[in-house]
Amino acid sequence: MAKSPAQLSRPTPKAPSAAARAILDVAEQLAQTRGYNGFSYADIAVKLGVTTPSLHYHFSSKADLGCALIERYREVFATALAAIDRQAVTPRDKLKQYVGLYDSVMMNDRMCLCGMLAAEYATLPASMQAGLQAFFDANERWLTGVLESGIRAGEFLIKEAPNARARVLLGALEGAMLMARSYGDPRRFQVAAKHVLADLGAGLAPAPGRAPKGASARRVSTH
Amino acid sequence: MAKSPAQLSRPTPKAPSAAARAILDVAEQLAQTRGYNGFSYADIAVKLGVTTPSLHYHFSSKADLGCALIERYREVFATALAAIDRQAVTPRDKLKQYVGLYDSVMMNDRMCLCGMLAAEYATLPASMQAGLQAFFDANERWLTGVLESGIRAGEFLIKEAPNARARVLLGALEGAMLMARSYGDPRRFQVAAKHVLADLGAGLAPAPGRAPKGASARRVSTH
DNA sequence: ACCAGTTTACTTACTAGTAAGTTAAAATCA
DNA sequence: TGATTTTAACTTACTAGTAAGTAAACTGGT
Repeated sequence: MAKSPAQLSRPTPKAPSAAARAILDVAEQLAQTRGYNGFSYADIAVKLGVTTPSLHYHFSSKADLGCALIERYREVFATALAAIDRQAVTPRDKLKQYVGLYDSVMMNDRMCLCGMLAAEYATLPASMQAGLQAFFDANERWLTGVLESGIRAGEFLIKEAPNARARVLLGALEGAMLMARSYGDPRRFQVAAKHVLADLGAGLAPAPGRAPKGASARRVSTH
Repeated sequence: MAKSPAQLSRPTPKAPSAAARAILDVAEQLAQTRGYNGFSYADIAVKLGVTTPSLHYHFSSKADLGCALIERYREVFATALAAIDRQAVTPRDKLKQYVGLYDSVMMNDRMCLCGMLAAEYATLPASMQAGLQAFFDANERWLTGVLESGIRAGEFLIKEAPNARARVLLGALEGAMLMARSYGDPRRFQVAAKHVLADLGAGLAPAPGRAPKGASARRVSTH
């Protein structure tokens, strides 16, 4: 009955097995709807029809699971942003598809994982706090780049620094999701997002006059 | 995930005693920094140097306490908005003071109570969910009114309906708080808020040309 | 002697996490 | 090849700690 003083916790293998992926899927859904403090290992176990120690086998601590959650979310997002960079023609199209990313999250009755965790920031393990900032930083950098090229192309008309505008944009989208969820109405997000994007270009309307060639391009459309 | 044993709870007296107010103060601080699921009766009791059953005497359940928290927050906010309506001259001044309200919350290292609770929405008791929406509705109504009179005065230049813009505004401010807190930097909020306000009037700069008489009025200052 | 406000002492339920044993399949070897 | 050893992926059974909430006894003021 003695307890091992330095139990070397399994470092949670880099390549996630199918079981680990299933756990992450359920945990992600719970975290995005209820928050990190709003679910337990028991909740995940029940949904998967397994026991909680089985979860501990794959993710030795909840902090461990939380970090993996953020990590994967960030990777998926990075991949999506790279896809947008490849597909979309104009900066405005890129932003529209970026908003589409969030919109599909909303349509799944979820909140952005990191927006959710941001609210719980003060209660999170340090390792998760760091991951959160990394996610936001990556988004901010990508948005800043899109805004800069949009300004150069004469597509956007903003007064402040692109970097500052990127932060406003990100915050406004996260906030819009937060509010929309409190009313159980994803359309609130869609409307808000439309206006937030419109603020970027008093210069040009969505698809009018001297819009470039492939103007009103394809949508992301995940609903 | 808790359960509800349907115990007939004491209705929690309408007129809050000094003790009840002290409990609300501590609970509010905890809720605004850690969230509703991020604190317990024990946390409050320790901070006040009393025992948890003493808290139950004043607020028979945590849901009860949560409702009282929202209720009081809404009242304080309503009073502050009425004060702004009395003090501020122009709609733009009103909005600046409105932002000042949030700013003082930020400077106290807190998040807006209802923004915080909005993230936890799915885990909240129904009574609290209703209170939350009432808070947001009240803010939306007030903002809509200010925007409408600002438009009439030629101070704001917005394309969408004032009501829709009010929602965008509220969401953007809540989101900006959320993000700023993840970086432990209230200035992020201040900068974002400035830009969000600037979006309302490409028409007029902060205090230039034909600005009315008592332009840059007094602040609210709650810190 | 009453009573608001409090305490002590407790219950029930859930939390993350651990220890040790089980099974099925893959890897290793004679 | 077949026997055996490993190992991944669990399970059952438990720990220590914390959650909200309750009952009943106590305390000080009027």
